[in-house]
Amino acid sequence: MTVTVAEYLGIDVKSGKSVQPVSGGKGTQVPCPFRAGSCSKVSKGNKPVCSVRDGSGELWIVCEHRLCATSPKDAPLTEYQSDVLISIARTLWGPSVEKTDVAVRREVPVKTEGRSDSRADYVMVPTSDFRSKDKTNTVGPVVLEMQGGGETSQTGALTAQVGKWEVEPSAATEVGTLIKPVTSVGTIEANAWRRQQEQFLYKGNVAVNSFGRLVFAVGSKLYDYLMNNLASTAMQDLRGANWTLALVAISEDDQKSDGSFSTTDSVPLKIDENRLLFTSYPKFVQALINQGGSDPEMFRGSFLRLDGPTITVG
DNA sequence: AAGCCACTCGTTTCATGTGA
DNA sequence: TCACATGAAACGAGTGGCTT
Repeated sequence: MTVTVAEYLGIDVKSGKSVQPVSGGKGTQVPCPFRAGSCSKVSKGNKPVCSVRDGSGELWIVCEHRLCATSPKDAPLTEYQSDVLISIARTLWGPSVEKTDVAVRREVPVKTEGRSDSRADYVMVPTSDFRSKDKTNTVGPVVLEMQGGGETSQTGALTAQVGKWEVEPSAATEVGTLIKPVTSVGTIEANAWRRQQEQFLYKGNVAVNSFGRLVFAVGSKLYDYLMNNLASTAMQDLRGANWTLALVAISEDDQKSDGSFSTTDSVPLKIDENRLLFTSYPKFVQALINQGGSDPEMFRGSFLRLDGPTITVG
């Protein structure tokens, strides 16, 4: 298992642009290229790696702010962020949607019973502009959760290699060590997905009960991971109709096509038209529950009785 | 076949940022 | 000050290949 660094502080390391190593320990403030705020990895004393590539070259976002940050609270949306959001809005509501047609709130409290509120990344609504322009569009407000990727295993090994590159005299001109594959490091889809499942079970319920819909924008590797886990269940495609849950994959766009979003030197991303799922929330929940088939043998065969002997249960 | 080792995967714990 | 979200890192178990 191997990964390579894809972006260092927002620079695509293969773009040929010079990559400036960041110096300074914990507390150092450098701007994040994707949001109006500073790089939280650098301020924590970590390496500013925004994304990596797995052995097959597929992008895996490793920074929570890379795809579309929801903080700082009072910061304006960057152009990059509004580009991401308009792309999602067009996927949901149609290609004619403009930026004046869409409004968002960030870190929106989701009322839950029996526990303190959790927060949804975004709530996205059509503005009056859009509703008067497209009276036939029946798709309303959505709760939008964003998860570009997650973490890697063996983070320390990756950190060590980036750290080695940063102090090389040639670092400012050569990305050699920086882009060297790091063996023994892998992407951990399961962790990202496990954490999302528990959230979306109640957030989805609140969204649906509030006449809204739930949208998950996920990185392509995450999308593939969860579709594999749900493969046995045929889910009908309700695009353009009465869907209440959408999965929208975001993948790399080498072609830099019209719909792609990026900052000046970052890896361009786009909505992956081949990885979209529009279904109903209850059906999706059912598909999650159905993970794992039946196994009657589980309750038959050799057992250990509590007073010692091995017995056979039939 | 048994033991050893490297590697991977998933879990747990810890730390930090953030906002209520 | 508290709780949530989530990344970092350590930990533990399973697996498969290699050697003896």
